[in-house]
Amino acid sequence: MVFEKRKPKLWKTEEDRFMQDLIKVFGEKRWVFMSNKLKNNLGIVRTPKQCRDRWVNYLKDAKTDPFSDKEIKIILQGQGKYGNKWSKIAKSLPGRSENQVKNFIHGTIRRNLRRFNKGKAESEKIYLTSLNLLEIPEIRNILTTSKQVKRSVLMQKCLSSETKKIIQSNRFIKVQEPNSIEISLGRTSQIRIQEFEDWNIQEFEDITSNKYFQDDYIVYKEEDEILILNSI
DNA sequence: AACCGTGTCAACCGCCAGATA
DNA sequence: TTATCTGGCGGTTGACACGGT
Repeated sequence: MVFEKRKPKLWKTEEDRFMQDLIKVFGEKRWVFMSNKLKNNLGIVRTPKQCRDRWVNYLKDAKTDPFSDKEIKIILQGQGKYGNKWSKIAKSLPGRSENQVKNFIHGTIRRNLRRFNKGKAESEKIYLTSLNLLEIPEIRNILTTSKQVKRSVLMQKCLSSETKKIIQSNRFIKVQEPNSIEISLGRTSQIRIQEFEDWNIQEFEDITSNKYFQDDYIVYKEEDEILILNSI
């Protein structure tokens, strides 16, 4: 598999100011127009999509201080109520963008996953196959733990056998035939799985070990089924 | 001081639905 | 009716700062 590295191109103050001025006059819907103006007036190439992203994710809502306890509560309640509807949750937080809300949740989950998994045996670890896992109260409790809680607290926690059963049953991705993979997990996995199209599934059938690492994934082979997990 | 792991954030990307030609 | 365009949205990634060892 060959993935091209993408290189983020940071926005300059000059670009931001130019776009803010344009939006004041023409409103925040004409992204093709904005893109053309940037190119013609400043000689900078930004796609309409990039212009919109910059405005929506950064310029529109300018609050950059850390989330307050109250805001964190609103985000977590919102996630529980609406799921991963970040734009909807962000609407309840004046001055905050959907990107900020999304980054906060992903950062929190990532941090807690690492802390919880640290030093645990494979069978005890949580692998985030989908944010749907947050629907399991015990997992939700662990993965939304506040930053202030010491890492040792999470490291000492263990999952109940009931929860372990639930998440293990969710891990399976069944291989029907060489080029057809059926997934019953969340949207994330369905997208990511397309990256496996180039993989030679037969290759996994031949492996002697039942565990195999590739890029950010861990692949297990269990009888006639293959398990693919994100190894975040 | 150097290295490494972790956390944060801006930017990029792909999919989808609605609008428009 | 169909194809293409555009904007909205959510997931992912890369760069960088920071703290611990």
